[in-house]
Amino acid sequence: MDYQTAKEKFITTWGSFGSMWGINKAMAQIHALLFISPTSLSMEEIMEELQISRGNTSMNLRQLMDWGIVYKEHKTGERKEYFASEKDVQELARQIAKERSRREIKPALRVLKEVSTMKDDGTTKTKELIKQTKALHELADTADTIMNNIVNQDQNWITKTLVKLLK
Amino acid sequence: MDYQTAKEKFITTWGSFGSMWGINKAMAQIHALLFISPTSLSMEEIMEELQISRGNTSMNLRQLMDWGIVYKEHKTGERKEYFASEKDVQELARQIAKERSRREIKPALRVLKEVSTMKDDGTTKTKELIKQTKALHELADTADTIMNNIVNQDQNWITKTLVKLLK
DNA sequence: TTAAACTTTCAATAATAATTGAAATATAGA
DNA sequence: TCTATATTTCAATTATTATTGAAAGTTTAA
Repeated sequence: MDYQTAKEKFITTWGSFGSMWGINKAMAQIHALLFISPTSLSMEEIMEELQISRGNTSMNLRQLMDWGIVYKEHKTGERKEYFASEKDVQELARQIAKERSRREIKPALRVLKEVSTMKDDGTTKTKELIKQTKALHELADTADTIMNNIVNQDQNWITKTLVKLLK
Repeated sequence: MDYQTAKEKFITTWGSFGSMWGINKAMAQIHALLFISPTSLSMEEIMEELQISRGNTSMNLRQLMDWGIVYKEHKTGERKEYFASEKDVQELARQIAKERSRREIKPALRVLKEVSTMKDDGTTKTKELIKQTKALHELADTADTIMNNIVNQDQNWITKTLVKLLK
């Protein structure tokens, strides 16, 4: 497989993989492109490479920066802005886990808490609602805790330990 | 908060939570409804409760059954089919993790493997592509392993241990 | 075997989400 | 300040995905 083919394969795959997780194709592809690029790229270069419009590029770069996984770089003597991805996968995972927790898990936990602590009126259906939402809250809370902690381990010794333990 | 409000809140929240994860609203809402229902429900009842069409209900029930988290039930002396959700959250998590791994993670791993083992032509960009996809493959593989194992623990002792260890 | 009760399928339609492109805005150097 | 260069915004458009509903298919019991 030559470079061009491999690169396109990775970018395309990453793009459709993103869609499965509620991330739009352009955003995922821009990230993929920057992730494997040895140098930072200008907006022009990104547009050209992925064949997408200026507006699209600008909006999705912003989102990637909001997620904290893409950074702006200024080259001295250059007017243009350049963009680079977080290259360390450990840090990438940490950042994504953190943001997903903040944006998605935490709000869901709040609702589960609210519903599961409603007043029990004694009916079967209320009891079931409370029981099930409580169980779900507990599970989600545990999963969130584990995820964030694993991903935040300093030198990921725990990950290595776990893998050995579980494999 | 009264039963009706709490129920609607849960179903609505679960619905939009689903959308964030590439699961359509109707599918997530049907699951939510069955998950908190003390009894199994017929298609009519689901349609009525969620105000969705017969076709939509049928298709999404099928998908939920494909995911292995909703089951058909036959009541004796009844012509209609009834549907019930997996009620045990541990089993629910196990099933979802298993399916996501099979449908999403594994195919992505295959591509990452393929790209990261391409022939190194010595150029900087090829080296970077190989290095980054290799790192991503390793991370995703580890995450997948940990996830599946944790969720598959017999009595979830390890989860409890981990929570204590990490909290 | 027939017919009623029920479920599935799928082309058409509706709803939602992504993308474009040009105008508005910002910025840095002359 | 002025101008050229670069970026952002956002209404309009296009693409994608979900939903409907009626026809076709299936099942069961008389």
